[in-house]
Amino acid sequence: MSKNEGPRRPTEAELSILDVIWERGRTTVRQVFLDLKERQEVGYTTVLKLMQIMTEKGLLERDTSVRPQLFWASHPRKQTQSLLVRDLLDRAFDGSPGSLALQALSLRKSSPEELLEIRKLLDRLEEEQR
Amino acid sequence: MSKNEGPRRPTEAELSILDVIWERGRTTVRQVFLDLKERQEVGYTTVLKLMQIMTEKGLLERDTSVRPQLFWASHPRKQTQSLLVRDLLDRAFDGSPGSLALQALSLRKSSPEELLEIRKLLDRLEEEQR
DNA sequence: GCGAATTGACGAAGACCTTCGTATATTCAG
DNA sequence: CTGAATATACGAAGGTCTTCGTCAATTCGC
Repeated sequence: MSKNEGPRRPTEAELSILDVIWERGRTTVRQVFLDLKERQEVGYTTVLKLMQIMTEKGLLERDTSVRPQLFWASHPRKQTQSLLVRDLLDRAFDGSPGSLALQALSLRKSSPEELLEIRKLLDRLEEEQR
Repeated sequence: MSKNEGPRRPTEAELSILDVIWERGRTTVRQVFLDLKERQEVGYTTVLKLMQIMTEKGLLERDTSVRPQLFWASHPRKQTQSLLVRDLLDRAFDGSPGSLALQALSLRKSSPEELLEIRKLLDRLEEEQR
């Protein structure tokens, strides 16, 4: 029995790396480092080390047969977001999705497209409730 | 210049304590301990120590003039939730509130009241966009 | 008042997170 | 081929989070 119980919640630094990788798809340490450096102070070996640990944890996969090695995310962005939302829901919103949604929407402006999509989702949800 | 830059994000254990305190209002370490123990394995001194640290951090306030001491939350639940949502937005949703709202709503069932409230918010938001 | 129970302060251990220096391996230009 | 640049591995330091044991202070029951 190992301690593999599905994907864990990425830490803060891990998430910023995932952000780059989700954007780029298969990519190298150097590329992640370059992208990241534009937003924050960070060293090359720091990024490397993190990506190695993330690979151990199962957050990333890599191909060691090429040089430089290629890394990619084990789980798609949506799935990880879903995990994070579920987590926040349980920890701070008493499990109430509506409450979280309200907070999110009133915090910042959304695009008209998104608002429309949410409206459609609401229609579907209310339909089910009947 | 101290490092007081407004309220910080509570950690996991801190949030579970805040949950109890938001529910109860002014309360004692023992009461928090008792409530918490129903959900998770936890020791009395552990809760005490956490609450002491949280007080130092400014997450809690306390009245030391009574015995046992009384603790209460420095910030209301909504405000902390708002902080957490903003945080998640920036870290994993590229700042898009609509995207987060969609995730939350499709994850679990919401009450009809909440759905209605969201619909009203949508109306208001779309009104503004004109 | 006195012993027992409760409360509170404190230090420290162990886990994890993050960063970085250094050593080794590989690749590339010339 | 050889030196320079790049890539990879690894260990360890410093920080925070979480838990807990211990001891002192206070309160309570009788």
